[in-house]
Amino acid sequence: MTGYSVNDLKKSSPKKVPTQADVARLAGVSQAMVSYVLNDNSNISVPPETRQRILDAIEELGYMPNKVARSLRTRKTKTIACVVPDITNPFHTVFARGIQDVVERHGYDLILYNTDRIPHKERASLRLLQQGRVDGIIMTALHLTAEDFLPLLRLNIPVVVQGPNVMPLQVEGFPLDSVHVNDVAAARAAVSYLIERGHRRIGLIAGQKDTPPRRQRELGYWQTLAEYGLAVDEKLIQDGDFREEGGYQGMRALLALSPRPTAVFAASDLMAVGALVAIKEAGLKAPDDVAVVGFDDIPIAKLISPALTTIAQFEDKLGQRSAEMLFDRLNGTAPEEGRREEMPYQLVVRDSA
Amino acid sequence: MTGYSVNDLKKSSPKKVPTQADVARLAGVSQAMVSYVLNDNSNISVPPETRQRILDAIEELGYMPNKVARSLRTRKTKTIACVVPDITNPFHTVFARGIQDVVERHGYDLILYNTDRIPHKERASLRLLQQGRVDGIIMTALHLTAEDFLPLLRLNIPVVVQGPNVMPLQVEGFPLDSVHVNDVAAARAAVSYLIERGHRRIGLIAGQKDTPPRRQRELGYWQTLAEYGLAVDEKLIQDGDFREEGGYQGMRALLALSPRPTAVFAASDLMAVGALVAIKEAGLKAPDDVAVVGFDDIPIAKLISPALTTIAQFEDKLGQRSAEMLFDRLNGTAPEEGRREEMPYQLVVRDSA
DNA sequence: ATGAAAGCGCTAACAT
DNA sequence: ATGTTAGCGCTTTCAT
Repeated sequence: MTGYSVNDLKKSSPKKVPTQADVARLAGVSQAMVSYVLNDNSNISVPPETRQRILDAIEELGYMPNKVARSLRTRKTKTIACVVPDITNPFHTVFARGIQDVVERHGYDLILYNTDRIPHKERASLRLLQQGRVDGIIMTALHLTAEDFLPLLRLNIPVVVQGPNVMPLQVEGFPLDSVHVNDVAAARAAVSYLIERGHRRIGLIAGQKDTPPRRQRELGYWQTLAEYGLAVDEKLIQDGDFREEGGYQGMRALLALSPRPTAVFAASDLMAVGALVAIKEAGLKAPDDVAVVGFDDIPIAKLISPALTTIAQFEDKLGQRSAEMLFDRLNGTAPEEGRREEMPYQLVVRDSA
Repeated sequence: MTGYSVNDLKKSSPKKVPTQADVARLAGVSQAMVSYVLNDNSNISVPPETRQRILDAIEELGYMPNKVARSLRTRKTKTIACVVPDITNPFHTVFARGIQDVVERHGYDLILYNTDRIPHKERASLRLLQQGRVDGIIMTALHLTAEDFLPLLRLNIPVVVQGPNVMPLQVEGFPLDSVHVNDVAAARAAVSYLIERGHRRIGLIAGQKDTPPRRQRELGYWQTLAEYGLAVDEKLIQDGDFREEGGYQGMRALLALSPRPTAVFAASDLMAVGALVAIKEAGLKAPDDVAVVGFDDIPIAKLISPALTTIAQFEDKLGQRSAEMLFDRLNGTAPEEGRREEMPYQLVVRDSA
């Protein structure tokens, strides 16, 4: 790291990147020695004096080991991939942030992929990750089934899935781990709460069609209404995209009904936020005119007004736990069969319902 | 991709990953041929019949090229790194999303690093990226100077920096590109607006100390007050961390003053949101008791209540443009000297001021 | 049109 | 204690 300067840069034609061989030459040792001190190989004892010569040479040349070459040789990349549907959704970034904590602690790198909730991008990301660039994968998949993961697992690349597994992701003896909260139960908690508060006409803004969280949370909605002997009016069920816009549109549609619902369960906080905007825009008030319960408890939930009553998922914990499960597999300390861990949720009552 | 099944997985011991050599053997050709068809090498014409045999073999084995080996050989990774201070801040994720758009269009992968705004993590990420794993870097740096980027640039790894460069990031002849908005001018627009609306006692929630955006925005604040002949009361200047919590604490401190400010400029929307919470908690109303202007125009800015008056930065455009500048360099179509592009900002007036 | 062979930078088994 | 050597899987001359 000595004496870099701008002039340095200007003159020097594209500098050759120093390699281990260069270091070895300068230090007057064999290339293997350099590798030994670099990796603190405990089988080999390098005398302190030689070691220092090598370290000096490394310093002088500004040598950095080439990770690509190292990975090719060791067949380990020390890198984990996290694949999420939407990097601009706080739920997913907080999840990723939780993963980062434990990945860093293990000395691994984390790389992030974004699939935009698009089926072919989900598949494409998996194909990419088959190319030997990561040691393991943590994925929030919306459109995949067990078969999609088989190629990876055959290559011994462990995968942890985040989310409800209504699709046959887990099969007997399938070494695929997952973390999830019980979406059905969580949705029931949300809807029960509304019913207990006296609401009888409850809308649902359900989230993107044909995705597991959507299905599970809608199922919870149906179950709860049935349980309380309430009829389901399908007009009260709106799609959505899990994002603000979907919640806004869904709420507008619900408000156009007559009679309109007195309460709404939105299957994500982002949609709940959009719904609150629509309510305000219509000159109405939450929770007085329409009560709203969300899902996720993202950071802004407590900050908006009215503060959002919602189902907390503890996404940072979800991320941490999924990473731990992944490292269990990488370290060979996981049971052969896939584990399916259920994580806690919690109804957080604030002001919107 | 034929006939994967769970049983398949269970029996088969850790399957050997098929290589080009395996494909070649099965197709009865030399390994080079496989590489030719894989890369559509135009100098070489492979007869359709041979080509098909190879494709069949690839299919049958489920062969995927090993990206690590390919990178080692070609010295290209087809991967771009984006380094951001805080992956849970919408400003940065929308920025990253903009980058992803153009990176994908170029057939590259994007990997994301998170530095938590910590100096040593910023430096560490750069060191990581010196290890030959990416072809280029787009970074939002809070604590780095030109010297930090020299090793990368010497290795011919192009870097685009996002943000105001009060630090000597750009030097004559230094091939480092950057995009930024004029933070000083933007801050002046925000503060002028408040003054024009009659405010005379204006607080500043300034953001993390010793960072360029903080300094620039604070400078704009000072300049504007001076311009209007208003004295600066340093007690009206609060630090913050660019996050909700910092804005909340900053606002509480400001509200404890007497007389308290009638308006506040928060150097990020996240802090503005926190400030609004503090205002509400104190039983006050924005904008009547305290007006608030934010900075960034993140997606929730328009959704909270009161909707946030703020400075829009168009972070998706920032991301796209920085990626384009990077590819200019990768394609050799960039001027030798670093470009320093200023992007537009805009005062967006909503309800909070 | 196809094949043989070198080598990208590194690690690890083996030899000295 | 240190050196020699053989690849990891791929692309790319250069021969044939």
